[in-house]
Amino acid sequence: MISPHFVSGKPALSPLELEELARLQKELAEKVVETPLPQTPRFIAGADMHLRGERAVAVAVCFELLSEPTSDEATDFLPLREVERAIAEQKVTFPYIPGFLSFREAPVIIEAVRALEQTPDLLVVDGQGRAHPRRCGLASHVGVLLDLPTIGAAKSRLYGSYREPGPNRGAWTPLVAEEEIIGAAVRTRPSARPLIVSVGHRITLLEAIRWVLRLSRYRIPEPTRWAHRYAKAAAASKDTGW
DNA sequence: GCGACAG
DNA sequence: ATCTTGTCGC
Repeated sequence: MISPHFVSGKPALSPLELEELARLQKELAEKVVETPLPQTPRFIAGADMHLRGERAVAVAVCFELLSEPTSDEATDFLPLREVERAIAEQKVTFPYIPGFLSFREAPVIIEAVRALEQTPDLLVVDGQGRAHPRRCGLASHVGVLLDLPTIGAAKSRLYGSYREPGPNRGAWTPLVAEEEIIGAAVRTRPSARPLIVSVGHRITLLEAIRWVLRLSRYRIPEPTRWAHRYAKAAAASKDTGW
């Protein structure tokens, strides 16, 4: 006899359970603080998770900024030096449900970031921050629980609408939902799809946009680009160390 | 009822 | 995201 909550071996969530989780997201969203960074960040980290069957491997990579922005508005790429890497591994149980990604990815990602010896001044996460139906995407979820300045830099849009930004690097347009600017579509690389940038926690949208540009040589910002590469490699290899 | 839908 | 090679376009 198959329980209605188990379809093809995968646990499904009841509408009531999802409502409860949605309430939790709204509570977390109220804790998101949108204020300027206290100072130019020196240590900047990126975190990402990779799946290998049931195994979830998350990597946090911390970089040191080798030069500071020449001005507040400057968006040129700034050189970075990798200083540390941390890994975490967990068994994933929560299914992927659009709008509820954080319940699947946040636990391992948080564990990886906590494993860093050097606490970063800024964290970049591959996913939405406030650009979410309840203003609590993965980056905000992680940012609030870790209480770190965090940016959400997603490869595609989950919620809201935007006009296509101009073709040049640095061009951006606001992402709007419910009469509110919840993020921005940012051209990090000429003629490449824009990145969806939003406030995760303890940063302003304008700062988030500028930092994403300063951290991007290619379409994906270096911190998450490397976190993704390392997580993929770690998930592929048998053991946890490297 | 019909799409849309982070990773 | 994952299962997967080479290939076309900027």
